[in-house]
Amino acid sequence: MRYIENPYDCPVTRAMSIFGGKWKPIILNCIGESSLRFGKLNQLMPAISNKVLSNELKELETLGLIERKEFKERSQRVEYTLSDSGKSLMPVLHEIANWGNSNQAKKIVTEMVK
Amino acid sequence: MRYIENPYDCPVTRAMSIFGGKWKPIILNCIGESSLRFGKLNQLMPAISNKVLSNELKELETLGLIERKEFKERSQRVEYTLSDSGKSLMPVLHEIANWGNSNQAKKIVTEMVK
DNA sequence: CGGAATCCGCCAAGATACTG
DNA sequence: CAGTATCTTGGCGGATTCCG
Repeated sequence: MRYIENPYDCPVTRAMSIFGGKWKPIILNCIGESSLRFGKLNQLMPAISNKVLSNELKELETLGLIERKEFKERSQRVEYTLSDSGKSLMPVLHEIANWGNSNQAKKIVTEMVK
Repeated sequence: MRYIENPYDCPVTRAMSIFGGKWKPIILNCIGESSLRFGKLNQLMPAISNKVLSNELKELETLGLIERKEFKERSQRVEYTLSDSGKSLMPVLHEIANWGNSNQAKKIVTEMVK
């Protein structure tokens, strides 16, 4: 290993630069196998502003991790699902969520919050 | 699910707030099963400034994910290893690195860089 | 309903220089 | 060698308002 020349030679850097950040993993995990509307996502997730959610969704779409489907009805309706690329992330997200549910993680967080 | 009241009720939020961020996963993955000195870490990792590396290591130690051992010799020597908590993260890190090595990830990154 | 457009504060992160 | 000490800055993220 020697990633100095190009940071992206590091697999973890590569992965985290794609789905890392404060909101992306949460969004991806929330969508999961289902198909969610903008408003529904907003409800399911920890507090996130419209703008940020909107931006993140756009980025995720550009990255090819999610797909946006717009239904032309009287009241505008949009649904987000994981693309195949996005689905390939599910094992990773599960592993993360799984660890997040461990007592280890819970204990550390309660210490952090103090 | 409804994490609005308390964000930390979301397992992914919990996990990422612990080992997420730009550098923490990379550092943890670099250390892995081995025992690394400060300078060695600096070499192995993508370019990171002294200050940031120092800060991150301190935080990781506070979180209880790594252990710092100082050897009193003529030239000062410090080694960092994963604690048991830190080791419990290895499957997660492996999954992340693994995905980072996938063609999916590599392709996305090359698109991003453009 | 699902955003877009502004405006803005703040702090993570970097550059650089220095030290026990 | 393994860090501090300072100073500086980009851009992430939030609040609010407006729109088709």
